[in-house]
Parts: sequence; structure tokens; C-alpha cells
Amino acid sequence: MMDILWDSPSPLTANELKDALVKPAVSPAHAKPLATTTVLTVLSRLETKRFVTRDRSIRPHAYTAVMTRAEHTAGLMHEVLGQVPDRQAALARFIGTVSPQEAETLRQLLGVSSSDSA
Amino acid sequence: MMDILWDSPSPLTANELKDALVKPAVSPAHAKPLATTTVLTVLSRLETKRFVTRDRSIRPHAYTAVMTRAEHTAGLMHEVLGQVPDRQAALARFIGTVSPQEAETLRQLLGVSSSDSA
DNA sequence: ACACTTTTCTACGCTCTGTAGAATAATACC
DNA sequence: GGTATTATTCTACAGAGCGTAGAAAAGTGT
Repeated sequence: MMDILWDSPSPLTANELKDALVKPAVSPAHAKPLATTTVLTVLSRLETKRFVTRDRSIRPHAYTAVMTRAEHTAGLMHEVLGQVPDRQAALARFIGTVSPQEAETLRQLLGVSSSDSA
Repeated sequence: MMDILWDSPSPLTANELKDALVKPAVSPAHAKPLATTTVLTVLSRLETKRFVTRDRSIRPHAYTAVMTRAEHTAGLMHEVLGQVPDRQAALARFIGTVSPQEAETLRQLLGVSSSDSA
């Protein structure tokens, strides 16, 4: 659900969501399609949790993700990190297990200009 | 529960856990103490989830956390990160929101880690 | 063998999630 | 403006997970 909203450039209606959910790329083989009311229920719950907002001024309400997927993910990571007393240690373990590519990404983001391969 | 095991240098028994859980530092004001069986039930569930192991060879079984808190946290962070298709973006947002201190920690961790590249 | 300790089994209530029908509200169409 | 259609809300129910703990079983010491 969130995934579809995140991948959509514009707000979607419940029915558009419903249709998108049935596409093989989303559900493994196209499983049983959901009822529209089901989609609406889930969207309401997501709205309660502030994950999506809807435009109530147009009639088939259009739903949008409040945060981007990246923001959401970053938020979750912070949430996890915020629960430990010793962040240094947790970050150290985290860094110790990221892939080399990810490490490189992080280096660039942090502006580490040590003498390693650019 | 996990917190107490993480903070303990040695394995603990259910009753030790139970006692530790009642200390004001853990529960806000010393709330209602739990029954020992409650603690055991939770520990069993944690065992099922591979969060703790117990030494069954001694009689009051002694429980230990399988991972350190830092490892566990790092694992969760990876799990979160693993769910997004574009990790670069997620990492970028993450880095964009860490505190300066954390950024510095990360820089140090990454600055010296380029010795084992492929 | 029996009392005592420890562990397992079973269970119940609560919240969350997936699911959707029934009821209602809004809109469209003559 | 009254009805058919579409969209939304309300209500509901089953299943998972978690907090909690009593009853039952297993183990231990004397």
C-alpha cells in the first residue's frame, strides 16, 4: 500500500490503489483482489497513523503519502537508534555490517576525504 | 527484559530477572511486580525468536541475550534499510538528520575502514 | 516419599492488522 | 427532485502477538 503510494507521482484514489495492488509486480502472481472497502479501511488506518493524507475536497478522495519512502525509512532508523543508550556502539556495529557500496555512499555523504579510492 | 539481560555481565535466572524488573530504574516507580511464571513465559517467547538462549544444564536455567544490544540495534537498522529499493536515498535522509556528534562518530568509523576492500 | 523449586502448558484479555459486508452519504442523470 | 450509481464510513470478525498469570508437571534435596 505505502509502496504504491510512494511509487506514484500523484495522489491515488482507493480504486486506483486497489487496481495497482493486483498487478503481478506487487503481489506475487496476481492473488485475490481486495475489495475496495478493504483498501479504504487500510487507508483510514494509515491516515490515523499520519502515514497518508487525503484530499477530501474532491470526491473520490485522493491519497498521498505524507513522507517520502526515504524519509520514512530514515525516521524508522532514528527511532531504532533512539532506543539505545549507547549510540556510538550501535552505529559502530551498523557501520561494521554495511556493504562496501553503502559504506562508500556514507563516506560521500559525510564528506570523508581520506586517502581511499574515490 | 532484554534491557536487563543486556546490562547484565552474566546470565540471569528468571527470578533474578523478575527482581531486576522491579527496580525503580527500570519500571517507573516500582510498579506491580510480575509473577515468576510471567517472566518465564516472556523468556520462552524471546527464546523462540532467538533473542535469548538459556543454559538448560543448570537448574534454575540461566538466560543470556544472543546478541549484544548494539548488534541487535544494528540488525534492526539493516532490516529497515533492507526494505527500501533505494538505499542511497534512505541513507542520505538518515545522514541528513543525525546529530553532529553522530555524524562525527560515523566519519571516524568510516575514515579508517578502507583497508579491506575488494 | 514428600516437600519445595522450577519449568511448562494453558488461557484470557488487549491491541493491531487483514478483510469485507451493511449502512450511509454524495453525486449524477434524467 | 427523485432515483441509480458511486464513494465513504461503520461495524465486525478472525488471526497474530504480547502481557499476564494460574494449574499442572517435572525436577531436586533430604
